[in-house]
Amino acid sequence: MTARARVPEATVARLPVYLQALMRTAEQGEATVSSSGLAEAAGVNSAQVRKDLSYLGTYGTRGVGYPVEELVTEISTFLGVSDDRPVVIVGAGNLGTALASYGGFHERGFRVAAVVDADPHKIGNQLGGLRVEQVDELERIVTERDVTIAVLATPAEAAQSAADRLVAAGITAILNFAPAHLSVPDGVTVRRVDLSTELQLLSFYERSRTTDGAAPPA
Amino acid sequence: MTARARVPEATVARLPVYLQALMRTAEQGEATVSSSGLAEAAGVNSAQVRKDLSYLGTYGTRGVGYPVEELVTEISTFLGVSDDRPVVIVGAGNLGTALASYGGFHERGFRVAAVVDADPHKIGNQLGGLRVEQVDELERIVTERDVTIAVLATPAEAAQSAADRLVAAGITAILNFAPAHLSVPDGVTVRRVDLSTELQLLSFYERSRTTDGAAPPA
DNA sequence: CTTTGTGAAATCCTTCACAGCG
DNA sequence: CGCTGTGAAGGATTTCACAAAG
Repeated sequence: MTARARVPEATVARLPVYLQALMRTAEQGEATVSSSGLAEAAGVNSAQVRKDLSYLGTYGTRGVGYPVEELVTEISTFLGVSDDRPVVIVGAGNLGTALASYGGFHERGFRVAAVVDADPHKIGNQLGGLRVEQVDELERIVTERDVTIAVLATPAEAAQSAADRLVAAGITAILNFAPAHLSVPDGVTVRRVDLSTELQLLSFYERSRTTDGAAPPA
Repeated sequence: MTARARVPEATVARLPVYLQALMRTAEQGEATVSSSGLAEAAGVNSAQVRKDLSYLGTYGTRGVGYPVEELVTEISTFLGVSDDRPVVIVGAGNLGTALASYGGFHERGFRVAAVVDADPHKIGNQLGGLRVEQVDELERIVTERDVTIAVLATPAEAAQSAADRLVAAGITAILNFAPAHLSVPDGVTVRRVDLSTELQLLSFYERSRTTDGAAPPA
């Protein structure tokens, strides 16, 4: 079916992982990939791959597998990352600098449109081909460059006020690296990435491995 | 009950978030917190908070709430992050540098014990009070400083071989920032954090918000 | 009267297993 | 014969709703 009705959230969360694995597969010149091949590259079960892909309405060929290029296109389109989407980075500290200098965004569908900071001392610094701009310029930047996605890389104390500013400027999606919970109005999506949280979970699973046989997260 | 039998994985994944919210609450001088207060600070449902905490065998007081300090201690102990745990960072590029300079690990139970890199040009650089060391020193570092957790911040191409090296040196938990799936032997736990994946998911949820009413992830 | 702790219901997700197609 | 597509089974997780405790 060309159904494409409701794609479960858990499936959506795996699509970027498939996408990345497929892009590596494509680089290696493979034209098709089986569900079990993709499963191994992504670290999941092959039945899961088939079910996930079936939600997209994408068809493989029985006895053969899935066409790699086609899948890449289809997943990219579904996720909305088929064109480069501009992103603004807020905070030119260590992390903001690292993100701005990261060259890998382009092939994943994003482009750093601007880096802003509140600290006057940092304004004008060159970062990966960009000049750090005043945080007060946010509204202009967002409007002029048509940005809707922001990456928040400020200290925790500054995170909420920066988020308020972003929302006021018209941002509707925030990737939050600050270890703080953000309150935002309905209509704004926030995802959080917290390094310490990840380390704590890792630490827990490591310990429980050695003591009893607790199952790690896939 | 002081049961503490099987704590569901989904609960474990939320504990670091609670822990962080509780530490902020403690800083503000609050001695107790209600399930709904904690729920709001962590961005989840209050029934969920109660059920999660009940798995730890922790008891609140009906009509009052949970004792903040006690909860902090109990969750920290459960996660195994009550003492500072040493971590080695592999890769002194932009991201590795940012992580090494990040001052917030200490209060979350971790300490950067070493930073290593394969590039001879980077050896000796000072990073947040540490000197970048040769990747060949890994085995010695891991043994001498009793490190079991590694943060992998190399380019994707180098990730698998770095992981192999880490495993050989005795590391049993890896936080992988490289956009690649790692193959490791049983007994080694890997968690993956991929910035592009997060952006792609954010992008999807943002778009589906504006078109239909798809539910974002909490 | 407020807030916890928890069975039970409802929902969501994964895995199995196999029919059916190429 | 290999591999996809998918009902159905089995788990896991979330939410409800309320009795019981302070």
